[in-house]
Amino acid sequence: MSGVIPKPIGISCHSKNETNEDNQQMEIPKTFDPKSVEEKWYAWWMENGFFRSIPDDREPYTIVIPPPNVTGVLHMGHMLNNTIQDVLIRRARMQGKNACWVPGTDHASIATEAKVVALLKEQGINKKDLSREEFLKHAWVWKEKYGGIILEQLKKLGASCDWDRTSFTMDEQLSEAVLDTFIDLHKKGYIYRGTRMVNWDPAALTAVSDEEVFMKEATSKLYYIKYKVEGTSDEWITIATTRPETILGDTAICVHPEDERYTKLVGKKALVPLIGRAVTIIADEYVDKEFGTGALKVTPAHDKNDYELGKKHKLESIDILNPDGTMSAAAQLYVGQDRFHCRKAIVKDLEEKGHITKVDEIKNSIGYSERTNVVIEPRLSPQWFVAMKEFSKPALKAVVEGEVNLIPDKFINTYKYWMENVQDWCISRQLWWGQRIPAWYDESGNFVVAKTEAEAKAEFAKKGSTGSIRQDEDVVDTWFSSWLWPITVFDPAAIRNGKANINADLKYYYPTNDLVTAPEILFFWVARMIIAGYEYVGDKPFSNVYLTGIVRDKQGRKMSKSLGNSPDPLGLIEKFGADGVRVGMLLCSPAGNDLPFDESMCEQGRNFSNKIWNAFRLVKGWTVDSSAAQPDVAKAAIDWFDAKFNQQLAEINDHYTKFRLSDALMATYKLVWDDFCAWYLELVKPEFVDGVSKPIDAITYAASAEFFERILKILHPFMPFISEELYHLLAERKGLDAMIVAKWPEAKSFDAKVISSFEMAQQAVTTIRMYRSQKQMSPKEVLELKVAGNPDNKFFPAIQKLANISSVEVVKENPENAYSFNAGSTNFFIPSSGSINIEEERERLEKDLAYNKGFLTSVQKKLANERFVANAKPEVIDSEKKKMSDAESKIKAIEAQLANL
RNA sequence: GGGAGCAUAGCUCAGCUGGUUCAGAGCAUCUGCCUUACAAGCAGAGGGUCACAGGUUCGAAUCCUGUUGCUCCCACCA
Repeated sequence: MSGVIPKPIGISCHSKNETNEDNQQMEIPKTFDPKSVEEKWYAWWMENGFFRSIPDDREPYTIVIPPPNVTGVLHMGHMLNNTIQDVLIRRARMQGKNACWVPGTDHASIATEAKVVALLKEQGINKKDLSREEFLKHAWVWKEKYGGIILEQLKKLGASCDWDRTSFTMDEQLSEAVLDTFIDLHKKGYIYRGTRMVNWDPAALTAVSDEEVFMKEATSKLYYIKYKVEGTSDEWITIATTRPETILGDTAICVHPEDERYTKLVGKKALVPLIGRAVTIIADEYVDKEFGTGALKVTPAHDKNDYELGKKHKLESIDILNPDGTMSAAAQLYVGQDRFHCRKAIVKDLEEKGHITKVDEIKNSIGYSERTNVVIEPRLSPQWFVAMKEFSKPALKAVVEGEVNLIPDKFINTYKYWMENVQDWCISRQLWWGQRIPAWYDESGNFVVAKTEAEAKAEFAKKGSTGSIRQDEDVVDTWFSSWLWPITVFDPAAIRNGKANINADLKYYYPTNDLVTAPEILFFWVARMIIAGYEYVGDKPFSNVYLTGIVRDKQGRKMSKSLGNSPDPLGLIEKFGADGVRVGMLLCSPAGNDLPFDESMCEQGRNFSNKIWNAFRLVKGWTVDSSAAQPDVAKAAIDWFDAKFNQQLAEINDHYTKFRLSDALMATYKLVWDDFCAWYLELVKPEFVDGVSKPIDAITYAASAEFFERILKILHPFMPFISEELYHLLAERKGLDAMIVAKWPEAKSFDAKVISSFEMAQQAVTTIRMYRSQKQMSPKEVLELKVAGNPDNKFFPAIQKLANISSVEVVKENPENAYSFNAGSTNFFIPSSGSINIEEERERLEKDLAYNKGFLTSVQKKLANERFVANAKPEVIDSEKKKMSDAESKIKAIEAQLANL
């Protein structure tokens, strides 16, 4: 622990009472340099344990990170996702909550195993030549060496995770929890073993879940192949298929029962070309009479629908493929050839023998493995499943009833649909990297589920089986471990100890508050976490799920490594600063919307950092004169900004509550850039006389510094580094007084009249500036200003200062020969030294008059409409009445001006 | 094939349960400024029949129906 606050870089730190030296401006660089600042503060936050969370009596605020693949490197999606989490966690921390953000990585069995296999191959080692133990040793070495780079990268972004809690889904304890879960669910009857048609990845040699298969549109050849009807000399039945090699596994031909073309053939047999196997011609309504020839070949071992047909008609199933996608002995021909080679070969042979009658081109979709990008093969194999139908019900209910909120809520529909049609979950994977399935087989193939070999033996012994036993070779699906993540990161023993005995951490942090993740994994991760949460803790794992969009390039393509269209996130941080990149990403990305990313967004963020930096340079350059009187303009400015700040803060808070982070950021941005910098600072800025800044009075200085501090606080969740740096540059801080734990400002009540009154002044200033620019007058040229009637004069000094007005004079009579305009409902006049163009003025005023008269008639018409008055709400009618009286007075004013010309 | 969602300035998006000082913001564009915090800036300005066609209503960007276009999810006719 070091309580020493790092020294600000590049500038000397003056206390506010110190006199300004002429060259001080020179000491502060003109632009903000993020790099050194970022390293310095991140290290300091770490050293002093600001990210650390331990249960105490504060309200917890918890986020568990969606664990990135341990093999992963930071990409733009992670940047967006983790920036959002950091914004939420930092604000919660400032609100005085015990903020806990748990980081970690996922072992990602298929992805990681593929990487390790590839690396071993480079070293000339073939996985097949290794034992399981040897392979795993290599894998762990790899993991220790290269894994988790991504977490280091997150630090560069400013992620304020509690790194002491870093978890890995294959940590010993977390793995044990996976086994506990498997055993428990098996005991409860949810987990079963069965032979099913699964998505087989012939490259990774494993089953993958439906979610890991992506479909690609393709143009395929549809081959028409004729089969001879058995016992005839020249009667044929023609089928159509895109996969001619699978005819070797045919066990039937199926036609529609009402298809007259084929009724007489049903029940007869046809001969599979080349091999001459006789298969029965059956009838089933599943067949589409219109497609192809209306006759379908049935290959139960290699097609999901055929498999179902096979079950229904009790057909034999012939598996003609080896696990690696080559033809098996059962195919009889082409044995050992790859499936795609075989396809070419068999087409050639069929053509030669005259079996191909036609070839069409059709569009269809083909499933590819998300992991290895090879064509998925439907394959029959024994696998482990979780029965989902009953099990998932609480998770459906939780979302539908709003126990768990999806943000944006448009995803509820999709979620509901999926959960209502949920399929059993195939959880076994034919891999080594992962939690090995705790099932054991005896010599006759019976199995028991048990945590250890000894327990398994004991189980078998009870059944009277005493021979040698072996453990299932497979591991569980990665999601079968990550669905426990919100539980096991806090209490890995929760599953075996049971709901009643969960530890203090889990009790304190669970349910977590918000989960920030991508919609793609809503089903296979989010939904399953909810299921596990209710099953094992009896409560939801989180209250809100913030779904981010996909980061795309300018052309709307998904950013991917293969396209090479993803900018290097660390390069962006290098170029624009972490704060700049964070702001850039968040400015235009409401929840659930895709983010078409462009570097210019980060540029805007960088510019914003710079703006804040320069505001600081201004304030820091002021010399305080404690004997100076506070000017009226400064006093008014302080009143206004205080009101404005509170008004905007309430809005910002509201945006946060609704998870509208880009809106919260935009409101913050405008408050800082427009209200604070462009208006407030300009108003209180001391005058320059003879090239030297006059000193500022103590009251105004103190107020400005305090405002600056408030500004920094609301900036901090978005821009942690610059806000921490300036917090320390603005004043000397002692001990662990830091921005990261500063108190989030309270939104106090404010006087709305001050704000509207200042709006009048702003309007006046803008109009006068426009007047100057139209007259091609220099801003330096001083003008006079007259005001008619009995105006609100609180902000006249403000107008005077910002519009370069020598004096604002209140007059009874409208002055002649003057440019006149309205701001609010006040009439202003700029007396003209020369002659004004009367025609031009008249035209301008008449246009204004016409608009207001038109507006008035429309309001009057509405108010005269009986049905409007009868049907509209009273407040609507009141506001219409107010509009009418406002318009009337405006019209009167313009008319007076016109009369004056 | 089934379902969901979207369509508002050049771009990215606000616009809550219908009410013309709501047609808005940021960026980009244009004009004028190197004004001692900031040219990564300052001061101004222009830009949209709210996809199209109907309908409900005193009143529609906002509700309903249809059309067109786009996106996503689910299924997969071999």
